[in-house]
Amino acid sequence: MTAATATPTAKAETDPLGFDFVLDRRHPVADQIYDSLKAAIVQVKLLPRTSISESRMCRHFGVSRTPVRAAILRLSEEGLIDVYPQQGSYVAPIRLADIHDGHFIRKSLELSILTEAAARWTPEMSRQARDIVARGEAAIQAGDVEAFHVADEDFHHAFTGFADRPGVWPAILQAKTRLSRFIRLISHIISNAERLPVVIDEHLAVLDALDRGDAEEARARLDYHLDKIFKLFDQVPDPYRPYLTD
Amino acid sequence: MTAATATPTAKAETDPLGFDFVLDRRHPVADQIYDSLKAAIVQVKLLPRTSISESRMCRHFGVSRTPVRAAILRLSEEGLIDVYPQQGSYVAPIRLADIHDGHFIRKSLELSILTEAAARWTPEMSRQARDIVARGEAAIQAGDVEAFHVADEDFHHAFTGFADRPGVWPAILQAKTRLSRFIRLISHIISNAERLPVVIDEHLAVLDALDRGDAEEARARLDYHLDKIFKLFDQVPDPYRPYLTD
DNA sequence: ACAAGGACCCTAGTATACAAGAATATGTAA
DNA sequence: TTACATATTCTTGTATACTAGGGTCCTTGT
Repeated sequence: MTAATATPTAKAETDPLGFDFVLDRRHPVADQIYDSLKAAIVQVKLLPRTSISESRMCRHFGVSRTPVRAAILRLSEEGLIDVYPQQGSYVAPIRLADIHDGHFIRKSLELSILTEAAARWTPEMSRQARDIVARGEAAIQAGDVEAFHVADEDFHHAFTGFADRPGVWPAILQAKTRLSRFIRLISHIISNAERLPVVIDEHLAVLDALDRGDAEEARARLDYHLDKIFKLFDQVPDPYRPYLTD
Repeated sequence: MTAATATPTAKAETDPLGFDFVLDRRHPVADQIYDSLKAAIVQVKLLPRTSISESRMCRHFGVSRTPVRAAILRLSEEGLIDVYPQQGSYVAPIRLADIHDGHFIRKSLELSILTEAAARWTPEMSRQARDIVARGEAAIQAGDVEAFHVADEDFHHAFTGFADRPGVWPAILQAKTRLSRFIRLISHIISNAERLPVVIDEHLAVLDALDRGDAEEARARLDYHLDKIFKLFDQVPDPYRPYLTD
């Protein structure tokens, strides 16, 4: 995300916000702060309703308010931060309506993409997709949850390439981001050991159907896979309900 | 868009940019500039590849660079403005890839919405939709192209309400914005007298199918209606080609 | 004439200072 | 103790100054 390989000119002080960062003044600072904040929010390292004071962020990152404001502005448009003028900015609560809408959008787009991908499916595509699934399995074995999420995203991303619609991915990603925080929150709470391998199986089921040339079955499998998110609702313990809202 | 009814505290000087504005200092200036610029770009009053110098915009709007930058930042994320650091910012060209992607996204989402709306279709919905179509017809009679576009957008907007998915509309709108500039450019060139009434007929065809309870026919009608944009490609005269790109 | 170098002006990115509204704390009077 | 008025201190919004890089054009040297 941030340019970890570059020479850092500023380093985190003690970290009261729960996420670290490395600034590289050779690249636009606003972008790096945006990436850093977004990652922290999506991974629920910054909890919903957490105050995001511009001045505190300045001290935290060691920069002026200008790039911090630019980052917050971008995040507020994505619905990840709520800005109340003259009052404060806060990490947006995880809205159930957002989850429903994001799910609807994602499902509609991914199913459309899948249909086009199925129409031009090749063994090479199958090989690439299975490689990605294998990476996800390896991540589970290694206990690297973050790597698993990356592989999961890559899997869904790959189909936009297969369908020759790369420009559609950003729209899917935007919808998915709304769901991601909820999934990450669950991951913080519930054992991944039982949930993650199921994801792998469902991914493989889609690929198997595609390899058999059964597009309709593939659609049904993906539909089932995506709908599973709603089963997670029941698993949110009461202490975490305050992070959610209608 | 801007608060036209409020007491203006700043007014346009001579207008070299081709669009006017009224600033109301009681509301956030950045938002007003964003609205003003976006409207000018979408309506192709600001032509693609037009230079958007921050300092010129400052003088134009009579404000400092800060709110202008905020507006440009937002527009750059929507793909309406391209920012080249240390070089300049320009109204983005109308990219063919954007049109294809925007069309794909819009079609997928609107068809999904239509399916859900059809499942809960009521005479009241039909009445509301036909009222909107009537507004579009009246706009054509009055020669008010802008009012027609508003009614057209309202028509498509209404279905997200019928499907009880209001949160999906912003996503559709975002995809539609990419197409809008192309359609507006066409509107500047080609006679609307023959094209606009066809739109009305196609809208009514969708409603007729829904009233008959034929959801599949309604989907086919909407699909046909949305695909029509590609027929406009052939109608772009050569002198306007420079505004388009791959 | 032509090429290399430099001064200058343009651009966007960043830092800092100021303004205005909202919440809270505090002090005072009943 | 309670109610109200006020002052302080937060917050974000805006204005201005400064930095650094890119482009142009003019000058200068060959």
